[in-house]
Amino acid sequence: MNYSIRQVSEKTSLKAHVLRYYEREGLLPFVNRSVNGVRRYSEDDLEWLGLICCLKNTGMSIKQIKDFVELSMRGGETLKQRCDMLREHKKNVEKEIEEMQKHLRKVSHKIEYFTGQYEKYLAENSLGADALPQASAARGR
Amino acid sequence: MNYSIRQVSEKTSLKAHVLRYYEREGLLPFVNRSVNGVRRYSEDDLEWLGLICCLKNTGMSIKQIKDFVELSMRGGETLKQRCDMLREHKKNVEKEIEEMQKHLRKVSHKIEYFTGQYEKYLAENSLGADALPQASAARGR
DNA sequence: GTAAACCTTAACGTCAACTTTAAGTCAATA
DNA sequence: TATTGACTTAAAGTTGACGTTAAGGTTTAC
Repeated sequence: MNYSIRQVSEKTSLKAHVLRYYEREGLLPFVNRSVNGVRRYSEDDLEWLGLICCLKNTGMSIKQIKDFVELSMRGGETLKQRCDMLREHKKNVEKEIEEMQKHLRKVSHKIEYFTGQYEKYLAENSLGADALPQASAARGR
Repeated sequence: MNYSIRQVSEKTSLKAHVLRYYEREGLLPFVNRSVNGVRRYSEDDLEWLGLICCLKNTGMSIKQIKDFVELSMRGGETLKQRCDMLREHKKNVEKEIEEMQKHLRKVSHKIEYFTGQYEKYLAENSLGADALPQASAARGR
């Protein structure tokens, strides 16, 4: 059983031209063709694409994925290197997530601050409607 | 007390040309200049820049930050809108982090799989060193 | 048998977020 | 006084990851 580029596009939600682009960039160097040069994707290809999407979705660049693919093409002797690469990638993503969460806490503080400012603004405007805000208040700081 | 672009660059770890770029894009529409047109950043500007970095670090685009800044310039009447915007942003980032963690679990599975493949490879090569890997094994699948 | 609906490649376009370059102003120093 | 170094602007270049278009080949429905 094999699939046309359209079918793979639907399965993976990657546009056909993106699949061709990935192939050109060396991410899929083993897709078979029919006599007329039409791409025919195997089940194996789909699984492989799954791993590629996995790496893409966690922010690995096309170039890095290409390096990974090239290692894979060299066979079992590169298995350790590939494991290391994935573990390194995982570590980086985890660190990135932690950073993100740290920054998000700061955003949360800002939200609290702005919410307080807003309540203050409401109180001021219900007490004295003609009170003009100061320059710094106008900026919402 | 105020700061030169170089000092701000050092404080924020944003390159001087990035600070100028942000200003051009409308992220800092209130930086004062000396008689000679040299930028002089105030403490307030630094704090403002802190918020901008906060939003940038959580993945908000320059354009969105600009929208936020424009709201801020319009004063207290936009405080609610700004609160909503920040809360929405926070929600999006939290969702993004969850997605990331989901994808990362898939990467973890792949690592386990590859680690298993590697152990298998080691066992095979210590038992019969002249055993050639099959095509699928060569790809590391 | 011909038009629609597929597929192919090559090459050029786009977008965000910088980055670099070129050309100039100004203050301090050798 | 001359030059060094930090600043200024406008404009062009870069990068990554696509997206779009042009020009054409093949298969299928009518």
